[in-house]
Amino acid sequence: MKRDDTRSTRRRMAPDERREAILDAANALFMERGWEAVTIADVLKAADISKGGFYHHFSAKEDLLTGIVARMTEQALAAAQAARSQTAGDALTRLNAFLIGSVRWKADNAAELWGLTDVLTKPGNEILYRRAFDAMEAAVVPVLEGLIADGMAEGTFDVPDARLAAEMIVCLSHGRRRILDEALAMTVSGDLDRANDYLDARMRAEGATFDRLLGLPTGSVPLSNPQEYRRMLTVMAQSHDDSDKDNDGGR
Amino acid sequence: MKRDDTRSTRRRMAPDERREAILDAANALFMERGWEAVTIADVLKAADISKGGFYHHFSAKEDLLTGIVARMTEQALAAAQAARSQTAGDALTRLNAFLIGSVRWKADNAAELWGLTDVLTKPGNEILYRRAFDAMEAAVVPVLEGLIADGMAEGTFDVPDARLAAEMIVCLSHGRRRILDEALAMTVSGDLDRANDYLDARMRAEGATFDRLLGLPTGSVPLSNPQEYRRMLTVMAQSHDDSDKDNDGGR
DNA sequence: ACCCTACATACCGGCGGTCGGTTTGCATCA
DNA sequence: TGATGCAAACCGACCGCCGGTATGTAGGGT
Repeated sequence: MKRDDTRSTRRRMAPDERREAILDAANALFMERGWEAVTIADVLKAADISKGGFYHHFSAKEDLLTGIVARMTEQALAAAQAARSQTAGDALTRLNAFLIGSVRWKADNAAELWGLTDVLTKPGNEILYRRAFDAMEAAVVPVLEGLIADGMAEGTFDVPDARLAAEMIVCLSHGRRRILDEALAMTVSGDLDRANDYLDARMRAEGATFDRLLGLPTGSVPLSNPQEYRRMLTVMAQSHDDSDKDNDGGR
Repeated sequence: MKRDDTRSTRRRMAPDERREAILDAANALFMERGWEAVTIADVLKAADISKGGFYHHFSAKEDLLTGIVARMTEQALAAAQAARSQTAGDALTRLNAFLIGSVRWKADNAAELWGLTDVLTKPGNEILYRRAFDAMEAAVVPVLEGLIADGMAEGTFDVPDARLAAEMIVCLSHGRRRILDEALAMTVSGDLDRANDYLDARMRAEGATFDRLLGLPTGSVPLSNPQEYRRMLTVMAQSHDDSDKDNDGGR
């Protein structure tokens, strides 16, 4: 069987390189259209590789997921580790640094992050969402747990169960999505001030909840940060408008 | 086109009746094998109906999910409403009644409930899991939120944000699954006492967390209940052994 | 007698995945 | 340096099956 002469210029690549290239293409497609809507054929086209080539590197479509999530986890873990070892001081200081660091990071990457969760919460993407969140949680919970355990050892925190407290802190971000949704709706309809107040109120409530959870005096974990939120909401609203303009449906 | 004479005896049924029958069959299959592993053809066989018949009542496979989740939600909502209106007294009393009622209910239905979450957390069932949990949350959160708002009004509770507190309480049940898993492992390996202690410790910690969350003195929400947990673990271990014996894999 | 609708069957496009074959870089020789 | 062998990267036709549709039929209510 002769190879077609009209073949596009296709390099032979090192396994790792090819794997990454395929993963990149797949990742982009999934983010754009969602897990179920993207077929292997789509990935093949985007990565410019044949079916045989693809299945030489990946055992199944699910394998793409594993790879993508693994990369995400690495990133998240690295970020978390960096944040942990960055600041010195007592446990509360370090926790606050960790939290405001994560808020700042989210504000900096608001556009992509919002696009990500937007895709992840679309119907048909439950698998992606679940895996990504599980990975994130698995990366963050130990860091927080360690931080809290430190705080208990040095007497800063007073907590019934470090693991439980860590899980609850992470768990708060679940519900935050809805609040962010509502705040974004207010923003795009022009009422940025109200959106900002709404978000800030939620974050203040979260901060107060943290205080109680960790056995600290009220105000120890200040999560209020209106300027940062304002910046984040503006960026999100901007990217929202952008994605509204090219809603062709893809394919 | 003539109808096959060797047709099995098939009644013509009222739409609702048929819908329920299909839903029943599908539900059983999904619980047994998981969402992705069950094909429409399987459902057709189990419900003894043709493809045309099926698609007369349901528009797609996803529609089965919607139906099943709707039924679950109805049940959950009814149970929650019943629990809410059952007891009188101040908010704390009612909250405690609600919580121990739900524990008792879970202990009573431990076997089925465990089988359910076991299926729901299997890979390939993320969609089912997500929808079921969302529905459960949507049913329970408002009840808790109302309860907490009542408590704030009458001065029993002191909480930054009722909605947030309600979400956190529900959120705790996420992580409980893992603890239950570990406790079950201890139980089946013979160490029921240790498993019971482990579970009870977690529940005490959860109770203490509730106290803080709601601004109550420690010990106000006592979640320790070793006898009930012992009963639950025994039943779960039993059903675990049972399901181990017939692990043919289906199909 | 009519008709609406509950139901049946044949069929379709496309999906994820397989398989036998072909190319290509590279180590190993003369 | 060039010929040779070989593993692995890569190809694309093909397969089985799944969710979904099109079209035809029967049967109870009026």
